[in-house]
Amino acid sequence: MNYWLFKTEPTECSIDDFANAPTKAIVWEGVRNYQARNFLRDQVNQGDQVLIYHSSCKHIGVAGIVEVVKAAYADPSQFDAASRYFDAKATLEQPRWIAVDVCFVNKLPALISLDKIKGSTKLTELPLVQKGNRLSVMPVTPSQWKDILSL
DNA sequence: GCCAACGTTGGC
DNA sequence: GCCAACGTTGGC
Repeated sequence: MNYWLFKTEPTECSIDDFANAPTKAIVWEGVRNYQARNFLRDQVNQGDQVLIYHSSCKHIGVAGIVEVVKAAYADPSQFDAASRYFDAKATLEQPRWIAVDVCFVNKLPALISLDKIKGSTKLTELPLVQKGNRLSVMPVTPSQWKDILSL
């Protein structure tokens, strides 16, 4: 089993959206970065655990945990002309983008802020805190997972 | 809203 | 395949 961190803008999809529908599989779509897509396609498996990270908002940080309930499949939004994620160059035969389904596990009692994560000497290797990193799907090692949650 | 850093596009 | 121009990300 692998660990991941997914970024999201809470106005778009927040941990509360999961908490309000705890048994519902939610489509994680709209990833439009090749490196992030490759993780989704090649390494994100059913059963993997995912930290939900709130970005571009007032309270930035890790807000909760979800679990992958369905592994890689073609992101439906790339075919939807009405979607902001529509991609005219994607075809059913040759989809470009990948989605997974995730389901609520828990909401953390308190947000683990980016400041705290940055302040941890154990987490300097985490892509999130590395300079210029813009990955919206990134791997988390088992020890990083433990260290983040212990904050 | 600013802006640094990065990714993507497209002409050559 | 280079690289300038442009677009996006995301913290501040």
